[in-house]
Amino acid sequence: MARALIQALTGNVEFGESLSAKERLLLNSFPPQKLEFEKNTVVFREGEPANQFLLVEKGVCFTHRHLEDGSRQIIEFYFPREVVALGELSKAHHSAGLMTLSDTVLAVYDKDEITQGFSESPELSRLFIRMISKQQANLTERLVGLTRYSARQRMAHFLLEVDFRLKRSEMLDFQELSGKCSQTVMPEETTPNRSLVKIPQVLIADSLGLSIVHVNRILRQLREQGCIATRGYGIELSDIKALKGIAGWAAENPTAPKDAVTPAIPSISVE
Amino acid sequence: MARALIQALTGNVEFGESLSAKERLLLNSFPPQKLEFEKNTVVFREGEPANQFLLVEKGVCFTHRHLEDGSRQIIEFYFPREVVALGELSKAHHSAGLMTLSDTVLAVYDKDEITQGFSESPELSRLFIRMISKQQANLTERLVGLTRYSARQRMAHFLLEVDFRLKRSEMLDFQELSGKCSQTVMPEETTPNRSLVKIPQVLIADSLGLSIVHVNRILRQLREQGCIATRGYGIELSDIKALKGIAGWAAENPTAPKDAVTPAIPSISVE
DNA sequence: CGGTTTTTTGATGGACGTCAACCCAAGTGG
DNA sequence: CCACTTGGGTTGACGTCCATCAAAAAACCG
Repeated sequence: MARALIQALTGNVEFGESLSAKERLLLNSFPPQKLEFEKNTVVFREGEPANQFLLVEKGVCFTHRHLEDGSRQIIEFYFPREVVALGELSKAHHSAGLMTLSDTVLAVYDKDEITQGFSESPELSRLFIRMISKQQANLTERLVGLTRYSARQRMAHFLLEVDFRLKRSEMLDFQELSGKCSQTVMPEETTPNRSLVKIPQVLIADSLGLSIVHVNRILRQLREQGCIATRGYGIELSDIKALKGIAGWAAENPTAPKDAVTPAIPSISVE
Repeated sequence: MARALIQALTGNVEFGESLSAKERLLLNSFPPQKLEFEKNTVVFREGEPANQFLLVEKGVCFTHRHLEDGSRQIIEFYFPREVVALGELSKAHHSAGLMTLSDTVLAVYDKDEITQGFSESPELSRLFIRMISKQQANLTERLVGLTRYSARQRMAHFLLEVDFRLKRSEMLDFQELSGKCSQTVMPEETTPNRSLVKIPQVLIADSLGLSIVHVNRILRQLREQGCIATRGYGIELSDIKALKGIAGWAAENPTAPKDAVTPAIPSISVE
C-alpha cells in the first residue's frame, strides 16, 4: 500500500500537493514491511545501524536523545502519516532513539532501495530534498523557540502544534476512506469535536526542555485562565484563539496588558 | 572555479571524501558568480526570494532571525568553504537573513541549475542529501545543547567549534595552495599558532541565546580559570583540553570537584 | 585626540529547577 | 473486597541561573 506513503509524503511537504502518476508507480515498487509495537516500546536506540526509514501508519512515537546526566531531550513527535528520521536517510546509524507512546504500526522502507530509485527518477530525489528541507525548517523554528520564548509560549505552541498535526492525520484518514470505500474501517472511538491532546506531562517536559514541575505549573496557569481543561490524562484545548495569542506574542508585562490581541506569528506548522 | 565548490562540499560532508571525476565535470558546468560584501552588510533578508545558494570563499557570515520583541537569534555561522542555507535549496524564500561579519567573498550558484543537474546525476542528488542531512544533525545537536547545557558548557562548546571550523578552512586553503602553486596568495596576517576567535560578544550572545552581560561574565570566569585569554577584541583559547572538559561534562557540584577529567562527549563537529 | 563601538562590572529581580511531599486512578494479588 | 503497588499528576518551599537596568572602562577609528 504505497498509497499511504504517497499521501503522507505529500501531506508532509505541502498540504494537498500530489505526485505525478509516474512517481506513484515508482513508489509502488517499494513494498514496505509492516511492524507493530506496543506502547512505551523501544523501536531502535541511538547509535544502532539505520537501514530503513519509517512511516507511521497508526499511533504516536517520538525520537529522543539521552544525555550523560540522565536527562532526556525529545527531538520530535511523529503522528500518523508522518515520516520518521528523514534526516538519517544518508546516515549509517541512528542519531536518536525512537520510542512509541501508544500502540503503533510502522511501515518500513528500505533506504537503499529508495536511494537507488533516485537514479531512475530525479523527481523522487527532489521530493525527498523538499521533505528534508521542511523538517529542517521545523527544527530551526524549534531551536529559536527554545531559547527565545518563555515556558508559557512554548507550551501554548506545543499544544497547538500537536492538535494541528493530529487533526491533519485524521483528515488524511478521512480522505482515504472517502476515496475508496472498500474498507469498513470506521473510527471506533467517539471522535471528540473538541481538541484533546493525550501526552504525559513528562514527555512534554522533555520536549520543551522544562522540568515536570514547571510544566504542571504552566498547565495550571492556562487552566485557571480558561485556555485549557484537563480531562483525565488528557489536555483539552478549550480556547484555541487565546492559545494562539499566547504562543505568538503575549504582552507579559503588566504595564500594558493587551490580552490576546496580537496575532500568532511564529509557528512550526500551525496556522 | 568549481574546484572550490567541490572541496567545500566534500569537506562539509565528510572530511576527505571526494567526488568522482564525473561529478567534478558536472559541477564545473555550473559557473558561479562571485560577489563581494563589506563587513556588517546585509546579504539578504528573511522572506526575500531565494534563487541561489551560496558558498563562502573568504570571510565569515551568519544567518539570523529577528523576533517580534526585537531580539535576534543567530542560526548558524559560516566560515570559508562552507555552504550557506542548504536547507533552502527547495524553498522559494529565505527563512533567515544573512549578514557578513567580516569582509566576505561569496560564490553564487543558481539553484535551478543545480536542481536540474539532479536529472543527469543521481550522485549529485545523493551528495546534496548527504550535505543537508549533516546540517540537520548539527541543528539537532544545537537544539539539545541549548536546552540541556549550562551557559558555561555552551560557551566552551561554541569556542571549540568555531576554532575547529576556522582551522579546517585554513587547512583546505593550504591544501589547495600546495595542489596548484600558480597563485602567489599567501596569508597576509601573521597566522597565530594559537587559536584565536574574533567574534563580538553580542553575536556570541545572540547565537547561544544568552544576554551580552552574561556572555561576558562567563568569559571572565573562563579567563580567571585560565582556559582562555582576551586579546583585544579576540578570544584566545589557551587551554583547549580544559575547554573540552567543560563542554563535555563538567562536575559543577562542589561535593565532587573532579576538575576537567571527564572527556568531551557531545560535539557538533568538534573532535 | 574626541567619538563610537565594544567590553566590563555591580545590583536587583524573575523565571525556572530541585527537593520533598501528597493525591488520585488503575491494576494486582490475596 | 480490601491492602498494596505503581505511574502519573499536583502543590509548596527554596535556591540558582541568568536577564535586566545602569554605568563606567577599554579598545578601536578617523
